[in-house]
Amino acid sequence: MRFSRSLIPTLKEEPVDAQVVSHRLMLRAGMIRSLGAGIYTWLPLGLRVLRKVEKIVRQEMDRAGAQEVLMPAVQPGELWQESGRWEQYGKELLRFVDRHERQFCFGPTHEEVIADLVRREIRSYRQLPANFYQIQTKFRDEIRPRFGIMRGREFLMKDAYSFDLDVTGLDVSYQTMYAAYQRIFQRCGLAFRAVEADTGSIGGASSHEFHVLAESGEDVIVSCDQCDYAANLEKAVAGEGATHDTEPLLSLQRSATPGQKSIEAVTRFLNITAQRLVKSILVEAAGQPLLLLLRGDRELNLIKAAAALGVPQVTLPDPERAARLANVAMGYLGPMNSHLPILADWELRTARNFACGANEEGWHLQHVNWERDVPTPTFVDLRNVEAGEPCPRCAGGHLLRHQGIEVGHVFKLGDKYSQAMGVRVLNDQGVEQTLIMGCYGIGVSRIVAATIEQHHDQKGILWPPALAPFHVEVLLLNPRDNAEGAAADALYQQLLAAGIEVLLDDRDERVGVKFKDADLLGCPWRVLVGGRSFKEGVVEIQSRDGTRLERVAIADAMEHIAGLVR
RNA sequence: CGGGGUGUAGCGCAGCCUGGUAGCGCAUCGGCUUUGGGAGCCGAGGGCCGGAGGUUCGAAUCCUCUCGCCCCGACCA
Repeated sequence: MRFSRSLIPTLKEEPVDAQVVSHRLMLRAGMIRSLGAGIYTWLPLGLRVLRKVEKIVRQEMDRAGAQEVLMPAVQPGELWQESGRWEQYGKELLRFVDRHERQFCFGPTHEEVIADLVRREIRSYRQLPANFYQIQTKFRDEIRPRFGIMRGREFLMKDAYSFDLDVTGLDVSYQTMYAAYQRIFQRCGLAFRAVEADTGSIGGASSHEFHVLAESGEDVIVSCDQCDYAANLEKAVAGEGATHDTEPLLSLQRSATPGQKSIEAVTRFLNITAQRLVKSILVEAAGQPLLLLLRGDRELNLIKAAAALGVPQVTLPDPERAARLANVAMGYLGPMNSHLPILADWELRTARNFACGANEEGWHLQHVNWERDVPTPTFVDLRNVEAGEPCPRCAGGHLLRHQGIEVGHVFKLGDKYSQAMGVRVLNDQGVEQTLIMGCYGIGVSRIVAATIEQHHDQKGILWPPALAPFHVEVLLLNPRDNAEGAAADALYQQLLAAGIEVLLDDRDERVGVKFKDADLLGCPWRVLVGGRSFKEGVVEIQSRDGTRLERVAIADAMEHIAGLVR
């Protein structure tokens, strides 16, 4: 491609609205332009990268035995009513009506459509197992789109759906996809981690997420420094920590704590550690208020709470509402003599002589003990794990926390959709049997952004070779010099003929501009044709990461570059 | 959806308080010079000041309403 004939609108200035590196660099490198909140046009350079990701994904899905299809982006509302998700999905589902007033939505995912296809077309167990995938534009009307391509509303996704006769078959399909995902992210040149994940609203038995490790990641993932345990923070659990259950029971004490409402204030005022103080958090689950108890220094995990209570969602009411439901000022909530149902974090089962709110404004209690003072509640895991806690799987391991960008997700769905939508085949006994589904997503466009988050420096992008828009960029230093121009052009043609993807910067610009833009675009190799080296009959070949710089005779340049690129 | 901010040339911004010819930098176009890390000089084009109402002799500026975008909190590839 010739730079002078291409739309690669690079920006010298930092885009003010872009908050993360990938968004800034994608705008500056002329890869994308915004059309509205969370929707983007992919310009030629960006599209080349997107296509490379697609190609890798497609190859590995095909290799894993999945069959490519392309389903409609626009889906009838009826299908969603059948699965029950028309009501469940909420505002994220973009809905509209056609001229006949029939309901439609723009697909955020395709379980219904594929289930409908399979129930019509697959009749026999002999056609199983089957796995269908597509690479398609999805739309999710995100509450707050941000970070450019990382969290757009419209995005490109690969979604695959497996169908098996039983859960044993599903296990095999799942493992096959899991392995394919590892290959995909490896081939993209990404540092990533597969983690155990919460199954969330889609429901189902088991689930793993694939995260690209990057500081700007919105997700927190936890892993063990010794074994291969890794999980999303929403799901991660810690091993047993130290307990203090040998302490003698002290007698209950009421302490005045006027105006002391926060954990920090109360611990300072009473001169106790936050581990000693039990905090009581009022939440609502399915419209019912209840108290959750946690050690003072821990973070509540609402997803775990929802899972423990068996409700879809647990919410934190605003302070006024909470005070009204609890019948006591915020800051003084406690389990003793509370009229509310109580659920306590697992860690508190060995707590002794702890402090907590007295359910009376201006008072806390100390040396509280289970059974004697408060009926022993149910203990379940309710909190986020912290870095440094013991690993739940191995002896001696400790947990680390990292930031990650979720780029893939594999799910064992079970029969949730196949049951609701009647996806059945005849088994070898001639009996109808409901199929077991798995679903597997990859954020294709998000991979592009995540790659940049992981591979950039002050000057611009450093593409992993597999995803680079071009293998090599040839810089023609003096386009008005006929000899240099001819040499650059000849090299460009040779490279093209050798099947090497090359961008020729033949613009009538000063060298400084070309260097800056080449840094920004981030092709792995850069070749300088012209200037002082040209007079010596050589071209300079530089790696974008600055680790290699070679001078090669012009006549040998093509062969040499081909060797580097392969 | 709640809270905060912001819409003026392709991009980044000033002007608004205190109403009176719409400006600056970059980019674009033409010319000359320059040419190994975002050039210099000369000249030129480009604006329904987000939109609609209102106040006023007169509105980018004041008032009301609206729409877009961005940022902070609950979801997801």
